[in-house]
Order: sequence, then structure tokens, then C-alpha cells
Amino acid sequence: MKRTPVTLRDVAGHAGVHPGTVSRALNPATRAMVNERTARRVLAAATELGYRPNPLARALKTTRSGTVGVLLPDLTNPLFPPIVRGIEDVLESVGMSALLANTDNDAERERQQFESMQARQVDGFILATARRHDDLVAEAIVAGVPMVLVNRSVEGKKVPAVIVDDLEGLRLAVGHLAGLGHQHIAHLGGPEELSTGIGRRRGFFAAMEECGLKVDRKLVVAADAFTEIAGEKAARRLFDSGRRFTAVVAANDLLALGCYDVLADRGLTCPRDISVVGYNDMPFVGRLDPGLTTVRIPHYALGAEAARLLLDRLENPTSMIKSLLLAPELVVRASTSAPGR
Amino acid sequence: MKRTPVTLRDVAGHAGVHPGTVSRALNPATRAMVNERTARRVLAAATELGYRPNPLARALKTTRSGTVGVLLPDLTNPLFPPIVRGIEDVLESVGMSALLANTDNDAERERQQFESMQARQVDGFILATARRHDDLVAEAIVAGVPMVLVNRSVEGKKVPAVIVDDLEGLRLAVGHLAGLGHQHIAHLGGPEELSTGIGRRRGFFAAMEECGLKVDRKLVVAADAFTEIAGEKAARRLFDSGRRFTAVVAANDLLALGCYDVLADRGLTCPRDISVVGYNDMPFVGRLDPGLTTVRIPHYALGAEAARLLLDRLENPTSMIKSLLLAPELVVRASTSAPGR
DNA sequence: TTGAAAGCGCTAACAC
DNA sequence: GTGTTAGCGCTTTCAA
Repeated sequence: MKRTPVTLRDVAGHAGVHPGTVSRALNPATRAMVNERTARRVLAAATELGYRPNPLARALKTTRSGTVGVLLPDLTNPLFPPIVRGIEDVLESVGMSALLANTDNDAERERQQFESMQARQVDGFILATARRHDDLVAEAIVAGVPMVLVNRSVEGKKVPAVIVDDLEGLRLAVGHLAGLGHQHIAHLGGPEELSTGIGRRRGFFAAMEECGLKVDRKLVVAADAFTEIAGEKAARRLFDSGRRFTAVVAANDLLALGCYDVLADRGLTCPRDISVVGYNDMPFVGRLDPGLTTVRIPHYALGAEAARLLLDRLENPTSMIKSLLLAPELVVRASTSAPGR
Repeated sequence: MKRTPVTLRDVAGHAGVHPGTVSRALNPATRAMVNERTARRVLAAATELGYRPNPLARALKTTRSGTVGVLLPDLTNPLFPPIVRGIEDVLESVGMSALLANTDNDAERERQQFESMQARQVDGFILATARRHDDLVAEAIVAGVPMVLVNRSVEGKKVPAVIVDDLEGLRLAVGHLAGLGHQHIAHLGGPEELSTGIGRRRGFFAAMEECGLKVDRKLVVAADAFTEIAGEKAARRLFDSGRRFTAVVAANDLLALGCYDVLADRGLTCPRDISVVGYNDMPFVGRLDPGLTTVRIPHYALGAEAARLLLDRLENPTSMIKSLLLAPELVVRASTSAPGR
């Protein structure tokens, strides 16, 4: 049970063949090279001895470790666990596994983790940390490091990514509010150095236009992080603007929570006084008080597809770069209602 | 930037010394063996060439990989991310890292992941998956595999664990309700094959006793998993028992959520009709409707301490086995009030 | 189809 | 102090 002391040699000895032959017999890709009967004998010996190949030794030899580096801002952000599971499940299905690292949005940490993973000979990367202008990503791409982005993309899309259609997402959010009769809608945006921040901001403008609504630029603010605190701060700017609005579309659920806080602070009630729409549909936001109307994104699928895309590139490095745009979906709950009472 | 083609040899050549010397100079533990000046020269050459040691090669040689296997039921259970971050942060601080795997409470998967990690030569394990009677843990311990349990423990504690004082936790929960005037308190327990399930159940009985309250055994049920669904099912049994009760203490927050569902289902209001107390203080349960009164456990510290304990064992394998019992804390919110209107 | 031999990048006796 | 040597467990030419 302890450290596998049983090696290829042991199996070879037991089966009366050369270690090289054992290697060939045990590797599905090379099994064809070996006589069917010998192969069976080797396999039998292997199982009998309880042989477990040593992935490190293999990796050292082949420079392929069967692992993928996954960089994300912070695992405790509820957005990420489902994405990670999606990644892990797909990787596991092909016998690979993920190496996780949290970067806390720190570019230096990010680079350090990236390099440490490279040293560990990961076969590729999945990044949930990309900024719109991201040196690390740029360098990795020119260096030919297999990589796919998830949730966020970079400017000048030469890198495969699995992201959500934010234009559509905002269309759903704004359309819903407009349908309810809201005319004065504010946007609590995300950091503009992130594709998600800018994408939803653009989506907001586009959707307002489509609905025939005027955007009051004082009612478009950008939080400097996708956190509740940052959301609170930015929401305060909205309320301090002196402009009138009856609804706010937040660029993500955490921001919407920050908005909830400000509402409570000022004795305002949601949705009676102000309707709020979130983005992401994080776990449990449906059970908040009030249940958050939000744009659902397929978390798990984002991760799973990103992993698939990466596997694809790993198998076929020269294939065309493809990205995936997943469709969001509106989930209407209690935080939105018709305006004015 | 790409694959590190620069090896010990390269550095050696550049510095005009033997690779062995480079190895010694670069390893803090053996640096003392080498002349100060040579060491400096080597270091300079290493940085100049951008040398990155290959952890795989080192691991192969030393059988120590600098990684720790972490088995947990499911990363998307909000309980775990903070624990995992605690583990990762501590490991990272000593240059190690974690390999995660989700087992979905499947013993077979668990064993398989365990073995695959062993094959990857992890230096030790942190398990959040232990059952009270756990063959895998038992075998690993006799095999001398360094391991520490987190959150859950096993029967016959011969294995280091970092857990929460459930007796105290239940004392807080029951005491709070008793203080509010509740006399008829139900327990929505967890699976009894888990130390957390049984521990909180025992804590419930003990605390009721301490408060001078009688336990109605019909009002003590056990869910068969720590999930919202299982909680709902079990809570239904409570309400179908025909017994009178004004409060329920759930063995965890997810179970409490299941209870919320049943309440809603039956047109009951919390806390007016029934007070509910949870356990764990998962992220965001304070924002539920109603905000959940619960017993807070120090998630992050659980993970961090588990990692520290493991590092301790790794450094000093023969040291005494120690476990840690962390103190919980009551967080009173809106789901509890005095009984009877 | 199988054996022989070299070597992935590193560490650790052992010698000098 | 530093060089030499062997080898961790595996894959993969190259011969046979």
C-alpha cells in the first residue's frame, strides 16, 4: 500500500521479459508493437504485483506530465468552484489532472505560479485570470504554450477562450427591466481592465439602445473589483449622483450584493424602490433576501468546455484556434418589479 | 519563456563547475558544503541563464515531490473552498502545493484518487472525506502514509485531525434556543457514519441535558447526506412525526436550507412558527431569507492548521500524534426568536 | 517482435 | 570543497 516499490523492472523480471517490452505492453499506444501473448503475460504480472506506473518518471522522460495548470483569482469566490469542477471532471475522464493556484488578482503572483507550474511540466494552462491586456498571456502565446482562457478573454483574440455572450446577457437583463417599465436604468459595472467588465458595459449600452432607452452617463459606474465591497463603493456613487433611476444592472452578483448593502443603508427597499439585476447566478443567490434576479451563466460548462478545448489543442497543436461563446439565460426572481411602487 | 531548456549542466558549464556543485550550491540545505565564492558564482550563473529547477527530476530522485494530496467530497460545497485556501496558502508558504480531488462521497473513487496521488509521489495527504470507520484511512495509517484529517475524524483517534468542538457547538446552538424559551427542540442530524453527524447528535443530547430539556427521540432524525435535498427529506420526517416542536437544530447549513424548504412548503414562517439553527456558517448564509442563525466554524483555519500539522509530521515523522480541536462560535441572525409567536 | 542501451534532470554517496 | 559516479523509473531509439 505504501510507496510503490514495484517498478517496471520487477514486472519484467516476473514476466520474464525486458523492461522495454513491459513499457510497450503497458502503454496502450504502443501495445500493438508487442506480441499478443507476451502482452497478456506482462499484464498479468503487472496486476499480480500491483504495479502502478510512476507518472513522474514518465513525465521526466516524455516532458508530458498529464497535468494542466489552472490559474484563478480566488477559489473562495463562489463563481469558481463549479468552473473548476468542470475542468477537473473532463481532465479526469482522460486520466489527467489539474494543478490549481489562486492569484488574488496579483500579476506578480500570477506569473510566479505560472512559472512554477511550467517547471512542473504542466502540459498546458487554463486561465481564469486574464486581463484585457495581459502580458503573461501574450508571452505564453508567442512561446507556444498551450493555453485556453475561461470566463475572461484578452483583447485581440488570438487565444482560445470559453466565455459567455455578454451582449446577450445584458440584452436579457435590460430587456427584462424595460419590459417591466423601467426607463431610468443604472449600470454598476466591473473593472474595465477585464473583458467581463468592459463587455457587460458595452452590452449595457447596446441593450439600452435596442430598447430605445437613454443612458445617463452619470449612471454608469465601474467598480474596481468584482467584490461586494467594491460594489458597495461604486453603488454609493450611483446614489450620490443625484440622478434618478429605478433599477440597476450589476455586472456581477457580488456587485449586486454590494448594491443591496447600500440600499439597506439608505433605508431603500428592493425591489419596491429599486430593482436590481445581477450577473452569474452564483450558488445560493436565489435564496438571498430578496432572491436575486440575475443572468445565469453555465459555470460548469465553462470549465468543462475549456478543458475540452485545451485537450483538443494538446492533441492537435496546429489546429485552428477556436473559441466558444456560451449563451446566458435570465433567471427572474424577487429583486425586480415594475418601477414606482 | 517556454519549456525550461536550461538545466543544471548548463549552469555548471556557465559557472565552470561540476553539476553536482551546482546542485549543492542551489539547495539551501546543502549550500553550506560549498565555498561561498563558488556559490555566488553559481547563483549568478543560474539567475543569468534563468535556471528553474525541475521538480519532477528532483522528486524522482528524492521521492519527495513537494506536493500534498487533498481529498474532499465536492469542491462546490461552499464549506470547502475556504478550507482548501487555508491548506494551499500554508503549503505555498513553504514552497509546496496541493493536488485536489473530488470524491463525491464515493469510497471507490476515493481510493482510486488516493492511489493515483500516491503514484504521483505526494508527500502526504489531507483528507476531508474520512468516515468514522474508514478502511482507506486505517490502511494508510498502518502503511505509515503521512496524513491528517480535516473537519472529520475517524473512530479510535490514532490519526491526527483538525476538527471543531461539536459538543461546544451544539451547546451554543441549544443554549441559544433554550435561552429564547424553547422547550421542544428537534435535531435535524447528519449521516451517522460521519464523525460530524454523530458528534453533533451527541452534542445535541448533551446540550439538551445541560439545559434541563427533555429530548423527544421522535424529534431526532438523521439525514443521509449533508445536502439540501437530504435535509428536506429528513425535515419532512420531523414535521410528519406529529410531535410538537418550536425549533430545530440542524447539523449543518445545507440541512437547515432543506428545512427552510419544508417550512415554505407547509406555509410555515421562520422564525415565527419555527426557529432554525444551522452549523458551519457557510459563505452567504447570513444573507438568506431569513438570515440563518448558525454555529460558525473557522473554515480557513481548519485548512491552514491541517496543513501545518501535516508539515509538522513530514518534518518529524516520529513525533507524537497531535490533533487540534478548534472552537466554534455562535452567530445569531434572523432565523431564531422566542417560541410561540 | 523483442532486447540493449542511453538518457530525461536531478541528488547523493563516495572519492579526491 | 569539489568532482565522479551511479541511478531514481521510465521511454525510445537502434539493432538484432
